[in-house]
Amino acid sequence: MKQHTANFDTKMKLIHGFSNKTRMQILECIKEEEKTVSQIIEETKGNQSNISQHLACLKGCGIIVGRNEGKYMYYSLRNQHIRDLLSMFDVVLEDVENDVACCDRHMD
Amino acid sequence: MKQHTANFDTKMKLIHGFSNKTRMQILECIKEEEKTVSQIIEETKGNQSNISQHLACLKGCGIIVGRNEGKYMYYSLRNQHIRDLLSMFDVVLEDVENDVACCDRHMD
DNA sequence: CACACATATTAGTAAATACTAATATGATAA
DNA sequence: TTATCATATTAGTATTTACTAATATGTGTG
Repeated sequence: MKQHTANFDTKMKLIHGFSNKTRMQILECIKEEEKTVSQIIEETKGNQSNISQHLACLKGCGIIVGRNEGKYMYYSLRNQHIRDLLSMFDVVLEDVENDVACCDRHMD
Repeated sequence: MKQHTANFDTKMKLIHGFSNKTRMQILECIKEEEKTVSQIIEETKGNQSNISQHLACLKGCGIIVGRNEGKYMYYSLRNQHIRDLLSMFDVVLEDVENDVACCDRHMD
């Protein structure tokens, strides 16, 4: 019952991986196929150092995996479950969308 | 093709809701049934102001809904999709778990 | 009405996270 | 073996986010 703690921290780490705009852009970029760091940088119009750090973060979170080939590093989603989770966000988004969009107003 | 942007921001807002330890504790606390703020504070051993702010955040993200009854506010998950998403985190966690747990070491 | 309770809001500060520029590493090719 | 390209790492700073204490609001009760 207190083994909960370790799992919980790992879960937070996992979720944290998804909670940044740049990281989500990277994930959407490699959702269908593996890409090299250069490709990711180009497609997301990101800064090399920044993208590299976010890739390290995503790898550390267990969301993506890297494959080395010569001087290139190919990154891809870890597995289908991750892909499913990404799709799930979109599903949940759909029924949340109308309400969330206007909730800055609700804040007052 | 550029309608993507608004959706994306909303998606980030949604995901952000899940990305904090206190907020996830709240969500697990009300996952099965609605609870009052006091109950949530007690069960999570949280600070009143802090919990209140996180509840506002979760509501703003479209993750939970509040129901007023007299002097009490009852909060619960917005719908089944949110519950599914929470379960999904656990599913993904399972196959990520072993690797992520030891990835502090991978960081070097 | 005055008081107690439940919750929300505000303001200030602390802590975590993201970003940038500079530099390092490691692989290939001339 | 030097030059170049791809990527990683580091250090410093900026930005965002979380937290706490104090105060406000709103509701029921004696």
